[in-house]
Formats: sequence, C-alpha cells, structure tokens
Amino acid sequence: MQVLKSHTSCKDCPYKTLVFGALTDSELEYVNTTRKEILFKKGEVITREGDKIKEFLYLKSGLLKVFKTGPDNKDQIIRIARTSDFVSLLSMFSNDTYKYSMTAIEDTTVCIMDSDQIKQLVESNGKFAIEILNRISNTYDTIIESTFKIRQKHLRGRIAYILLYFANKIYHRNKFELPVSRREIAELINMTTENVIRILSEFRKDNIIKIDGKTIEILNVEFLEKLSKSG
Amino acid sequence: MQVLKSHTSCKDCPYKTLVFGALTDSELEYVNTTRKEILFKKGEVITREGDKIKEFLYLKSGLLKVFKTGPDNKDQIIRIARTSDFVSLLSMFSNDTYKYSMTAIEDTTVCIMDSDQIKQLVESNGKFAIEILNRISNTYDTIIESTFKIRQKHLRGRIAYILLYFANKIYHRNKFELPVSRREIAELINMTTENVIRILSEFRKDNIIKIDGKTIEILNVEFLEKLSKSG
DNA sequence: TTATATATATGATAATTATCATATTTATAT
DNA sequence: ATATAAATATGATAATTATCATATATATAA
Repeated sequence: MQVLKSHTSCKDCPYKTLVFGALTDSELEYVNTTRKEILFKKGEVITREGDKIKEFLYLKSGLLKVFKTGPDNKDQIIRIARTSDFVSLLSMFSNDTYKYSMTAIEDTTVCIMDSDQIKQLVESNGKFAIEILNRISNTYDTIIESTFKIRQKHLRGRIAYILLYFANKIYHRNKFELPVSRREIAELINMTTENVIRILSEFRKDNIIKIDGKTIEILNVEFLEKLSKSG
Repeated sequence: MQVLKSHTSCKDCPYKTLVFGALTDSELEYVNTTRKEILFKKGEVITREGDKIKEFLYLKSGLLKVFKTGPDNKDQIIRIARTSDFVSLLSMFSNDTYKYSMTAIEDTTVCIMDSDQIKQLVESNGKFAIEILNRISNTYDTIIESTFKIRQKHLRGRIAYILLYFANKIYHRNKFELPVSRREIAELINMTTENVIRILSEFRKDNIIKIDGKTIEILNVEFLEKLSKSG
C-alpha cells in the first residue's frame, strides 16, 4: 500500500464518469481536498468485513475481489470489481461497517474520498443522488444476475461462464492471465477447488483452452458459449 | 385486482415508515394526489419482467414473490416481499423496464405512486434520497446474504433454512400456512420440486415438522436450527 | 538454501442430487 | 359434474459433485 502523488484534481480527471459529472466544479474541488490516491499491490487487503466505513472508494485502475467470510472461515467471492467501479457503494448507505472484505487481485489504484462528504453531496445535489442510485442499483443487479445464472448451471457450465467472463468482461481478449487462483474461482462460482482444476484440465485435454500456469487461452469460444448457455 | 377507496392520505398513513418520514406534509400531499391503492388477490400478477416502469410500489400488506424467468421458462424466485417493502426499488433507478416479475402469493394491498414523482422527490429532497438509498442498499444486501448462505448448504439445510425463514421472518410463529407451493420453494432455494417434497416428508416422518397440506408446524426448532447452520 | 506451506493435479470412492416413472390427491376449467 | 391439469408423493436409478488420498510443482519464509 502506497500513497500516490496525484497530479490532477477530480475536476480534470480523465477517469471522471457520469456519476461525478453531476457534481459542479466547486463540489469536485471540495471532494478533491481530502482525496487520496492509493496503490494496493496484488494481494493487499483494502477493507475488511466489519471495519468502520470512513471512506468512499473509487477504483481507478486494477482489479479487486469483494468477498464474505463464513463462520467456517470459508470465503465466498461476491464479485470482481474493475476500473470505474464504486467499490464501497455496497455497504455505505445501509451500514456503519463494511459487509464485505476487499483484496486487490491485481495492482490496484483506488481513489479514497471521505464517505461523509459524499453523503453530504448526495443530500445536497439531487442529480448526484440520482447518479449514485443508478450506480448502486446497477451494481447490485449485476451481482444478482450472475449469481442466479451461475447457480442453475452444472460445474462445466460454470467454468465456461467464468472463463468467458474474464475474456469478455475483464480482459477483452481470449488469452489472459488469470488474476485469481483455482480456489478463488471455486469461491466465486460455488464449487470445490478440485473440480475447478479437474474441469480446466478436461477442457485443456479437449483442446477447448490452453493452460500455462495462470495463463489461459480460449481456443474454442463457441463450445464454451454453448456450454455456458445450456447449463 | 381491485382499486380500493383509500380513506387516509399518506400524511396520516399508519404504515408511513422512516422513508416517507423524510418528506414534508406538502410533499406527502403531492404524492397522495396520484396515489392509488390496489388489492391483488393471491396469484395475480403485479408486474412483469420487461414492462415499462411507471409506478413506485409500496407493499402495504400481504406477500408477494419477486422472480426472474429463465430462457428455459424456469422461474427463479429472488425474494419474498412483505409489509412495508418498497418492491419496485430494485429496478427503477437503473432501468426503464422491470428486471423482475412480481406475483401476489397472498392477498396483497399495494400503494401505487408515480415513479417520476418519486424520482423528482429524490432529486429535490436530500433526506429522502438518503432514506431511499438506505432502503435499496438494505434490500439488496438481504438478498445477497440469503442467496450466498443458501447456496453453500445441502438440500436438508436449505429446507431447514426456509422453514425457519417463514416461521421467524414472515409469520412469527411455528405453525403457519405455506404461501407457496413446493415448486416455488424449489425455485427459491435452488433445488428440484421432488426433493423439496421428499425432504419435507422426511422431516415429517422424523417428527421435526407436522404437515397438513399447506399447513406446516415446526415441532423441533432446535433440530432445524442446527441443520440450517451446519449446512 | 532449505524447510514449509500453498497451489495445482489426478484418481478412487462416497455422498449428494437430479431425473424418470408412476400414483394419488387437489385444484381448475368447461 | 366431469374432464383436465397441476400439486403432492414415493421409489428406482442415473448423473453430478464432494471428499479423501496422494503427488508434484510452485511460492514463501526462516
């Protein structure tokens, strides 16, 4: 974890999205005064379930996992967040403390703002409130959609789904380095680590994918798509 | 479906919750002008996935299921909504159309307001925006929590969980009439109808519950609690 | 570097769950 | 009221998935 020198104000930030577009320049300057930009190295903890929420987090670049730890100490990954995600949105309006933990799964730069300040802006700027509502609703709907899709698939279909997810939604190419371990894949799509490994091997033997350690290349997209759809 | 004569204004509504508490009397009167109160009989459709969202729905009394229909025409129930739930909250800030269908599973009275009017109030009344954000966030978190709890349980644990859910969260007693069919239970906790029936029968044979058609009485709460926890 | 832990890999087996078949009861439509 | 469909019920079997064992490779710490 490393505090970065930030050269641009929020006002001129190239990553400024629709959400912050609802704020006026002076409101952006206001946010910018307490804003920090922090680099988390792969594997570093960003927030822990149960911690007090003091900050509003915007994922500028990188990748992180949002997860819950069960009573048996087993993790379940709720979602993978990426560039331009408001990763603290899932707790801050209904809880004092984080409901989910977050860990960087790639080197990740996070803009950290003051959560009370953001709440204040929601209260005073209606357009901003609408944008935040839009974002929060979208984020949750995406989680629900994928969770309910995944849960009705067989294991092979789940692996196909998650491979296509990384290829299409995260890396936008068919060859990529898996940012997570086989165990984490298991935690994401609710199966055992052994079966994740087994089915990946199976896909490799059938020339559907190529595996070299963490590097995956999808050779037969159509097959995976069919498998992912059929369950 | 039947439009009810409503005798009270929102301003004096005994069901008025914290959320509407953030509105001024005149804002409440404003909402009240276009407000309708409608009774849906058990089984009647309230909204359909894909319909244009024109209304803001508040569940005054009764019970309904929120569900998605898959490409294979199989439903998955997302959640059961009850008194004082804002049931249209899950789509209206991120979509033009409903992402989920809703059907009354008991006779249900719904307050129907104009969704644009509510959005307008969110924009103009910051406290109201914060309350809505709180509600939406809470609702989604509850869905996620139960979904992720259920998915790591065995079938017996899921049945135990759902029986305790109806007893503790919906009816607040150990004897109740199931508002849903065995098939709908299956759609809610992701298993087959046959196995729902089978495990209920098993519980009955083991004197853990008493079954008389749709009426369930829990005889051994501790057993179900243990089963629900252990998975 | 060496020890130790963690991740990946695969097989054998047990446990869990779905599917199919069929019967009975209950609800719904004409 | 009768036909028809849907819900409940149970058994047999097949399919799926988890668990346990064990091996190797890779990463991490002392």
